[in-house]
Amino acid sequence: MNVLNITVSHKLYQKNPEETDLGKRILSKSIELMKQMGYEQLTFKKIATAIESTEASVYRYFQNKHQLLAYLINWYWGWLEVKLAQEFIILNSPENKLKRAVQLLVAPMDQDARIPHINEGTLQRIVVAEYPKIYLTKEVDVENKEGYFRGYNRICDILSMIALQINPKYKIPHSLFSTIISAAQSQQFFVEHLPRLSDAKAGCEDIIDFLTELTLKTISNDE
Amino acid sequence: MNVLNITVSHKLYQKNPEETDLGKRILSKSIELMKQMGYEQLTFKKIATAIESTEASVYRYFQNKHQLLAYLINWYWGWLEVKLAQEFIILNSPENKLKRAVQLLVAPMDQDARIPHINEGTLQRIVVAEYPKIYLTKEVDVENKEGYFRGYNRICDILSMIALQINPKYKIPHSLFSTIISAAQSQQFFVEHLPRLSDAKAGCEDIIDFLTELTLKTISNDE
DNA sequence: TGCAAATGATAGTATTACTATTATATTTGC
DNA sequence: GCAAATATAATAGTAATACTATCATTTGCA
Repeated sequence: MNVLNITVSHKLYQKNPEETDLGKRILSKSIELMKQMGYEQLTFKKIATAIESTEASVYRYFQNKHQLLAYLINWYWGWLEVKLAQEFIILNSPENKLKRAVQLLVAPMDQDARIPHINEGTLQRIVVAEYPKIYLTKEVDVENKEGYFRGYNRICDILSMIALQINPKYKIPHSLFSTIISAAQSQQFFVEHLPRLSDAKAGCEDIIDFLTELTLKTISNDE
Repeated sequence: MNVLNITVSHKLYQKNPEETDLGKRILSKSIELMKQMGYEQLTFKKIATAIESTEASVYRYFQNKHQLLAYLINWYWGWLEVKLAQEFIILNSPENKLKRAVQLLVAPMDQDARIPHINEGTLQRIVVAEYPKIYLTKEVDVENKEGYFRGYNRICDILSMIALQINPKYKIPHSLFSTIISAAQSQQFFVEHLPRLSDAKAGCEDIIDFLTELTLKTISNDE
């Protein structure tokens, strides 16, 4: 059983890109180009040219660039959820689960050979550099109803449940983990681009230690 | 001595908007319109029309919309720094200073009558909804050198110094406060738009309590 | 009065973000 | 193996955006 399929809400595409060869090429090249040039500079025209197809064909899969970004980011969270589930098979204590979750959020991702059209490592870099752009819009409330942020919500829920096993009295796990997950992204960005906003050295270890300590200290029920 | 002037890096404008009447009207109306329609929908044409001027005139003050946003956000941080300095006159313990800083970050802002062309409350809402957009770009490294993010850096530095008074051994105050400041913004957004990412109720009290506890618990040197 | 600076008025361009139409492959059912 | 449906390519076109350029007019001020 080698095939694994990350499913995202059908509101996140016009036509499912996972179902066709062209769709997969769009995904693959979008990831590559968005990493290279950033969200703002990317256009459907550039994607189309790069895969030797046409703008109109790309529009058949995604309504616009915003929907494409939302698709990719949700795919990332869906994939992270799968990874977490795999890891948790052999992890028994909630502390270890949270530690491993933080590592997965921050450490560079390996490519999964079963999904050749998605470069998970590159996708992770895109999430770091672009993720708030999917919700910081005037359409956030409508798109929330359509499931644009379900992936993020689910990861936040999962980690919250684990935290409650450590301390059932901790009242605000969702606030905590939305903060931790956001920080996992932004700290990676700060280390690379705005180093005065961080004390971490290059490499992910310092960030992992910071976030792990922040998490465990906050949910501990001492005092 | 009623006049107070928030100074931002001259790289953040073409021509200083604080020095002319037209410049102030641009600032005032930009804030109003950006709050209303959001960064993406705002154009210089709309600003120009609203103040009964022309697109070309707006371009004389700001190179583009991105620079305008960077100006406004830096103005906000500069103004927050002034507020902090004022408050710290009568606050003596570092704990109280940090608590008050968190309150200022999250609680709705009053309009300062000495600066009629800037609505600080509205500006604060803009920062909540738009702030990562100034650094999540491909130009971040160049713009960082030009001082686009100095306001944020300075607040982060100030809070870090205070934290070190509480616990001189705390090793990563910049990482902590860039996280806390980012969380102050994003939690406000989540409560309003993505409530599954938060446990806080409407109103700022829950967020303030969450951030205050997160801060103090993290820098305490127990264990 | 006269000069410089600021602003207004107008025009124009390249790019973007689409939409529409028609032609040509390709797959699928029968 | 053929018709029908579907997917894609090719092309064109539009409205809006993000500027740049030019020149006329107003305003402050020496």
